Amino acid sequence: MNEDLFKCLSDLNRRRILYCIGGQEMCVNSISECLELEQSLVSHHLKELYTCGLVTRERRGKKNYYKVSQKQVMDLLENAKELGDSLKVCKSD
Amino acid sequence: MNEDLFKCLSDLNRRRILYCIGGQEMCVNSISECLELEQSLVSHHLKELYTCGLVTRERRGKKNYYKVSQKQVMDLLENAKELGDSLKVCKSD
DNA sequence: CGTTCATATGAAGGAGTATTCATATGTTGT
DNA sequence: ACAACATATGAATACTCCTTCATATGAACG
Repeated sequence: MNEDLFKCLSDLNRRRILYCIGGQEMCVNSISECLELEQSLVSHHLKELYTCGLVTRERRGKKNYYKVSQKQVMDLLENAKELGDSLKVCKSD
Repeated sequence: MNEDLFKCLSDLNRRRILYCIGGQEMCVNSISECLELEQSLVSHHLKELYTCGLVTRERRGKKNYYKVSQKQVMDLLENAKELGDSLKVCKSD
């Protein structure tokens, strides 16, 4: 279990999970359905995201609710996306 | 060879290379010496950075000069670093 | 043209990581 | 206490990636 931010964000499914959660609060099941990923896979990934501090967790009843820990997390994803696009465009010149 | 930005940045040596180059322009040898990494390793990494568009390359004489393609690349690294620190701090609360 | 310097490339080994499956843990309601 | 639900965990497999070594390519220069 690593804590490297970039390593954690380098996995597409983990980024999809973050995007899926976005500003809300979601339980494992919902994420799993939303992304059509196995429950246990989502759980594994959430654990890594949690270890990195990218998401927080709160138990209410049977469910575990996850949310993105800081706005800056989504900002970073957004910045990276823009940069990525910009790099692609530059290469096609 | 992948083009995923996060994957590319997830490797520590590649990030070290980017930091090493910074605002300047550097040839493979200098980077290799500066970071104490094998020439061929640096070359492999530079290739990936190049594939992702994170660095540009210019041949002058025998040497290949690399530089970071956009200021935003270093900005992203900086943002990620800050976020990483912030996440660590929050966890120790 | 052959040698030297600078870098690139390919293959191979090894380390690390994602995914799946089976099962365990924990919670609620009866 | 038991059943049903929600999630977590561990082990095993498969896959990807980093690194190294050996060698190839390309440029300058005598």
